Amino acid sequence: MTSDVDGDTTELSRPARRQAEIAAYVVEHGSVSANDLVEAFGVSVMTVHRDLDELERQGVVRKYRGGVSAQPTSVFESNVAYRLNTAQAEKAAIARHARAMIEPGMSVMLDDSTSALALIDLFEDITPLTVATNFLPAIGKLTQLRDITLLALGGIYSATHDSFGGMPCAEAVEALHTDLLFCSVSAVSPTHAFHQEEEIVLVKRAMLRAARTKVLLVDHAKLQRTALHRLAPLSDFDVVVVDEKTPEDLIQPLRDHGATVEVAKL
Amino acid sequence: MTSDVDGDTTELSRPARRQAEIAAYVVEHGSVSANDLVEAFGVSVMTVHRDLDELERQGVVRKYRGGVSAQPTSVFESNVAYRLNTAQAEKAAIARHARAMIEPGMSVMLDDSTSALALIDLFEDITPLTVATNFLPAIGKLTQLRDITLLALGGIYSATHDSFGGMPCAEAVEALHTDLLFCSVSAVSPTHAFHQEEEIVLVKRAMLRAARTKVLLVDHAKLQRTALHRLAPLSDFDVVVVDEKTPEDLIQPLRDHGATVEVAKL
DNA sequence: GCCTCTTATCGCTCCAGAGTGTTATGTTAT
DNA sequence: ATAACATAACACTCTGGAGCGATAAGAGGC
Repeated sequence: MTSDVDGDTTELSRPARRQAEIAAYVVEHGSVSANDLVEAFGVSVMTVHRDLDELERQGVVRKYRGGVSAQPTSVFESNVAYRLNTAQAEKAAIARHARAMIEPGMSVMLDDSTSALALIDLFEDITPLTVATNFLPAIGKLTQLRDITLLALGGIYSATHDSFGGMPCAEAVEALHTDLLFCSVSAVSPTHAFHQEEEIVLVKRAMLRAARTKVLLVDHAKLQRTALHRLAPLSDFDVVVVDEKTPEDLIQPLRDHGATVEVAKL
Repeated sequence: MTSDVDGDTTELSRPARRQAEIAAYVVEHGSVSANDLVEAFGVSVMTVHRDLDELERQGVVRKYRGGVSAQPTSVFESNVAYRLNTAQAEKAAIARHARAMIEPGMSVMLDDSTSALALIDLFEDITPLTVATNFLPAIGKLTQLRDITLLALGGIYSATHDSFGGMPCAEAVEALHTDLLFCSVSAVSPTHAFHQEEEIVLVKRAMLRAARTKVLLVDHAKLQRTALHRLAPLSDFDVVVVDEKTPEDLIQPLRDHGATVEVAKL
């Protein structure tokens, strides 16, 4: 991620992709030297260092003389560049499905998820719209659209997520009440939604309190994963949207526990 | 302004400059047709329309079938693209002067002024720093810097200013207290600072309450102008920084009324 | 219905800036 | 001191996308 604010939903620039790969490599090996990476990726030392600087800025690795070491895995998984790589087609399908829930004139809240980004690309024809978000790439996109009232949710900037968070953000959220909330999480069990990071959970919880209809966007990869912090029971969401590739035997348990699950057609 | 978030402090792209010129042209003539502009600027109809769309998005003109009409002058004067054109060298000098007031570790608040943008370019060597701002181009720049804690002040997005405002923003400001505030206004009399727009005044007033040391950045053009709303007496500011091109006989009255005026060397 | 104005779509040009390597200089361990 | 590592500075390439116009399709006035 070279942090383009009106970022492209789908494709990653070459260096960004390499940085994501390097991050994965470092996470896997725990700790490697710059020269290792030079060999593994076939680029110059200088470029490796530049990539590592960027990854360090994002909090994914820690540099020390002679190499780098990985930070807790949770950080890596939260990394925007990494997430952008994942399940793009599915996210687009989920976005199309979610779009149908929005009517002109509504107020919509979006969290700092790549699924939300995909959704914004479909806003053009549902105007006017009021949109609140704490996600910088989303803000960048929304400023370019007409007939959208953009309500930016400020807060402390996190380079890892490319979004704003912390108490200031939670307070900004609490001052609102929107018709809709679209949000995503890093893991979903049959009964609950989970996320790795405490502060993110704080903001998302605030968002859940601040919307009338709450929609959880889940691509199938999320269903087989787990994460540290329990965000909320699935019953807190009015709808859970999953993609078509989700195995039926993963969907049924959610329904058994009372969740309203909708499947987005590709 | 094609709204680049990590916008260049100094230079304007060709279309952005032309758009600013078209805006001026429209403001002067009150109301013109697309074809008039085709002749006046030597570009195709299509391009004229695209420019006008952008200007309308920014709230500077109103399109109707057959032409465009100007909006209140205040909007034009607030227009970011227009402001970026003005007094670039002076702003750089003022920024260098302001920079000397900042020590590593401080917390700094910046308003949505182009002077603030110039200041950010000098932050690299004064880290660590906590910076709060509601100005989107500033936010874009700051996210790229290391060792800066960025506190984005959210609110309702204004395409004219490319910044966030309104009550949500004022509330976000009120939750803070910073060591320093650098801000600018559109006009300065010997006794007071002025601004054209009510809502902007609201946010700036909140900022004034939320900082210990308040610095007003003024290039000399501001001293010969007036604006509708009285923002605050100059005595509310701890320092007023003006550029070297400011005539002495404009500075003296400020001092006579008790302001601490410092002159930035080019 | 006709004419005028507006918008959509496509393709062309062109250039700023991303991306990278090389070489030179700085820094830190031992 | 010296070798290994890190950064700074510079120069080169190359592409992605901004910017613009021509043409065609669409919308609105009269």
